[in-house]
Amino acid sequence: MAEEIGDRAQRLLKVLVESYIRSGQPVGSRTLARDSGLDLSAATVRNAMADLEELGMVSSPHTSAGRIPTNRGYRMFVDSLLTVKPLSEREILAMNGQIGSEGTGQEFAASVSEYLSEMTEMAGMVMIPRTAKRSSLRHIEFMPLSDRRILAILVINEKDVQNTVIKVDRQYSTAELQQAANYLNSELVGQELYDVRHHILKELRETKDGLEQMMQQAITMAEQVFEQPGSKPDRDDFVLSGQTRLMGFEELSNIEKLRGLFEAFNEKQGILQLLDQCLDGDGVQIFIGDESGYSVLDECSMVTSSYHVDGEVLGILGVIGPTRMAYERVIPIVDVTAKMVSAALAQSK
Amino acid sequence: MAEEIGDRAQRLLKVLVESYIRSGQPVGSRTLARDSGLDLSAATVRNAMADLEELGMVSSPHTSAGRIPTNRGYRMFVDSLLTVKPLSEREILAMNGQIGSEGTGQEFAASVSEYLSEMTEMAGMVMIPRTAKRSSLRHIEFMPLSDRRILAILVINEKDVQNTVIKVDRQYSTAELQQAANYLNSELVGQELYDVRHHILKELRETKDGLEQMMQQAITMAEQVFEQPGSKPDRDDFVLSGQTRLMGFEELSNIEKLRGLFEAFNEKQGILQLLDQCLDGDGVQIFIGDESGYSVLDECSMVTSSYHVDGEVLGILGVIGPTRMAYERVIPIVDVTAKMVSAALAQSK
DNA sequence: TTTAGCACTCTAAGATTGCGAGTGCTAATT
DNA sequence: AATTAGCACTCGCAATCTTAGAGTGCTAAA
Repeated sequence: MAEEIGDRAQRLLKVLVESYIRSGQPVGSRTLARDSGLDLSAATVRNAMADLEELGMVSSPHTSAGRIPTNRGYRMFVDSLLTVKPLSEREILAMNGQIGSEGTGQEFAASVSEYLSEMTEMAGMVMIPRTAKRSSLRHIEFMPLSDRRILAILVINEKDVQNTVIKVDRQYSTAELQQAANYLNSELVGQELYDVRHHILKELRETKDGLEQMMQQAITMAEQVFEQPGSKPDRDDFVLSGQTRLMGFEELSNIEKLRGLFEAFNEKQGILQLLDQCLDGDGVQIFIGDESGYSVLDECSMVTSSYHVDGEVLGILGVIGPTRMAYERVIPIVDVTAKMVSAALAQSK
Repeated sequence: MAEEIGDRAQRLLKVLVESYIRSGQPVGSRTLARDSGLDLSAATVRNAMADLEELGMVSSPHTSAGRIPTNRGYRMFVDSLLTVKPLSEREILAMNGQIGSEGTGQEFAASVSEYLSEMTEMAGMVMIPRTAKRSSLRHIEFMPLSDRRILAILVINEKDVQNTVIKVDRQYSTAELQQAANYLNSELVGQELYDVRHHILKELRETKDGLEQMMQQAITMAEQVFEQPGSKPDRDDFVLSGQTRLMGFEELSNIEKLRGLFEAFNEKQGILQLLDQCLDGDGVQIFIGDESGYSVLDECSMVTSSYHVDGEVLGILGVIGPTRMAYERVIPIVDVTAKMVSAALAQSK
């Protein structure tokens, strides 16, 4: 199956994909022969195309149209044929202006996402996974609500706030809650959320024997607070911008497809799962078409990159657009943006 | 201009609109004559249609198609011709099950919005205007962030939390902020937000002469906190659900229109303004097509109603869908939902 | 291995046609 | 005076056909 692909065939595939990305039209043998710079006749090209078709790299919409790349063809293209063109000085400068580390993490993520969308004219996205280790707890506080519900407020990372409502077995007075919060603050402030969730609470519980009643209850509350958001990927840590730009693309002019896509955007779930997969790899990663196994993304590709500080992955950002996109431009944009974001975060640390 | 419309013409208009809403097809004179139950010939109907056309109530897409209602025709229909059909017992019961007053205000609004969307198969929306008087302050708290920024946390109404970041002239210690918060709490807790914003802070400031430095600064902070969200309608108090359902309608299969609509949904601004206008009127209100002067809503109508407790308007809810919608069904749904929500809120008060 | 040549296929875009639906007008009817 | 029947006419839609163009696959020659 994995037959070798000759240099010439690769060259042809490259030119074909480039041409198709530019024009959106199937590419015929004559055009290809002319544009390839290989001094071949159309007939030879035709033979080569027959081979590529057999390998599943290209296909023709019908007998007498040219060829278009298959997902597999795109894959080979981005993996080994693509020549990216780096951003110009000017563009990088412009980006520097746009991306300031103002406001809360949410706001920052939103501005980056919008930036990506604007630059690529597709949809931009930024994810801050809850598992990001780099968020340390700054303060915790409880407040009684009606009934047996308590509002827990976490301040994270000097910037972000997260509210969680938990339910408890009985009414607690403000004073009691104050006490509980004081205890937890003394134990937990300055710790990484990740550690709190996975180690510290357990340790506390194990040594609880020596503690007062109230402290034990404090631990129980804290467990609720920290467990809850971990179970379901919370929606607030994902920002998507410029979805409507996707409506402009011909390959998505099919209302049914579009609807599926937008429903997926609303759910977020599925897309988040995909992005989770990107957390491991580093550098720019690309999903082409339904490689993801996620059928609504049929005609779409995602280009993503993680961003990090001190070697720790903090999140994923990227864009989503039609499979037929200008990869050689989109890839550096995503790449550089990720680096800029990393730098901005490192600085504001 | 305002010629009288005879009883018969009204009847015909009514049947025409009903028929068009059902079928989506222009209605011809023969059909109309048959369905009207008026024992008229097609020719007579034709004359009547010519009159209605002159009055701007109907129009024909082309010479030899039937007539379709204009926006003005729809307007007359919903204003004086419509016979609503009340919901069945069963449907009301089902609604009761669906609408619980669980969770925060946000969550509640979201569930209502989704309910509306499901019932009508269009998009549902719920708005909680910031000016709602019925929200009383339960607690205020300050927390230092980096730089000179302070996080203010408001707990409102036993249920909702709102975070605001304010900027101050210098660094404050936790103890100082504690003090400021204590003071503000003693003065403000239990008051209505509306009053705080419009009266109380002013009064405090006027009597400030006798106060310590710190208290004065506390007031300044509070002013920032309470003013900020009032200036721009905050986005968090508006929930829209089921937008994608709108993609199913033929009249919105035009990608351009759809895109405009979804962009409007993302901005929210424009729609919020529209909804603001509904705050005054009571009962069910209807915007037809571009009556709103908002061109992206060209082919859409909004059906809204306010909900209230103790005679105070708390917010607006409603649906948005194609102008050609089943008003006789949608109107009671929106109406009853608003009443149920009012009841649920009154109860959980 | 490459190329020229050729028959063949398929689509997209126009042109042509007929049908059905519905109109407006006029003259007859009530 | 209002209503109706009758009729010529208009228009859109769908079906059918045609044509031009693009591109292919195959074969045989270079």
